[in-house]
Amino acid sequence: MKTMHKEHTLTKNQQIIFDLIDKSPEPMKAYSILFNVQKKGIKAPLQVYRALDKLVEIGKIHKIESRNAFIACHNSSCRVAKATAFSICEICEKVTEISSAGLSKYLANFKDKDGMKYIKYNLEFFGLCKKCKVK
Amino acid sequence: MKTMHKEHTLTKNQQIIFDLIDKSPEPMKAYSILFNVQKKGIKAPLQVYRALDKLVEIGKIHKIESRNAFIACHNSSCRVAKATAFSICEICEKVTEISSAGLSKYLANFKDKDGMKYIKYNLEFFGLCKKCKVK
DNA sequence: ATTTAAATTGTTATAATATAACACTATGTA
DNA sequence: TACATAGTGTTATATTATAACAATTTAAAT
Repeated sequence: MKTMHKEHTLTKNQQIIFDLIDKSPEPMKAYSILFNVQKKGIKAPLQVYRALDKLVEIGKIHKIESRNAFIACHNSSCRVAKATAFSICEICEKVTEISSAGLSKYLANFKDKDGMKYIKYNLEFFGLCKKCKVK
Repeated sequence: MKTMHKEHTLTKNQQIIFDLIDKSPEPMKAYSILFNVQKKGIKAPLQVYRALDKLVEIGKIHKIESRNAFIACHNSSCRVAKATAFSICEICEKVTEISSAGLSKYLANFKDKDGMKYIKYNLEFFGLCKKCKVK
């Protein structure tokens, strides 16, 4: 019998919602997701939020807290949503997941004055993306 | 005539709401603020949200995005809410503003691959505070 | 002092985001 | 099989936030 870590098998609702978010070029909001999956039989907000909660928990998607929106994880090393960093353009709202070894190392090792050690963080950078900067 | 930067004079509503948040030992949510200031004549959500927006804009308070809650700024160098970092206990929900010169320097200088330079960031660390860790 | 622009206020209504509660079903494992 | 755990479907409701508009206050500039 194998002792490998089991890859998380998504349930039907989770898969439908993950696929939608994963295909989206921008973060999606819960009720926009709901609207888009109603034809597939997902009719109620709770069905969406439950799937989102699980997908966040297992690290397949991340929540952009300042925007109440969800984005698929494109950081392959990111098994659990414990260390996330994003850049957000304040004009076009483009959101990109940052994967910088230096940054994650720095933050993972950061200790505050009380010596409190953190198990998780979320960082959101705001600025102007290249396109919006030149306009 | 003086050329000093003008201290932002708060309006009545802004002052009432700032005082409340400033006295609170924990972050306050908008509708809890509303409930607490109704006896002072602030009756509607919009009055609260408008004051909150302004207070955030001028850096007197910060929004804890993951909690939809507001906390007074205790970082005296923080004139504008452009660079914020918090620690959040996942059990007792205690929130503390982190003021670490090293951290803010590191983040202020962080550039991503595209060379995008950020004008603002918000960082939320999650973990267990001292009290909750020993329980 | 008077005018003007900008910011703030008060108000009603409504939009957008998220969870409670409960009965039922599927799945994995002992 | 039986038991526990996780997921589903559903209705109702709670929580967070903004739209729109008229009135008022404030700051500053004539």
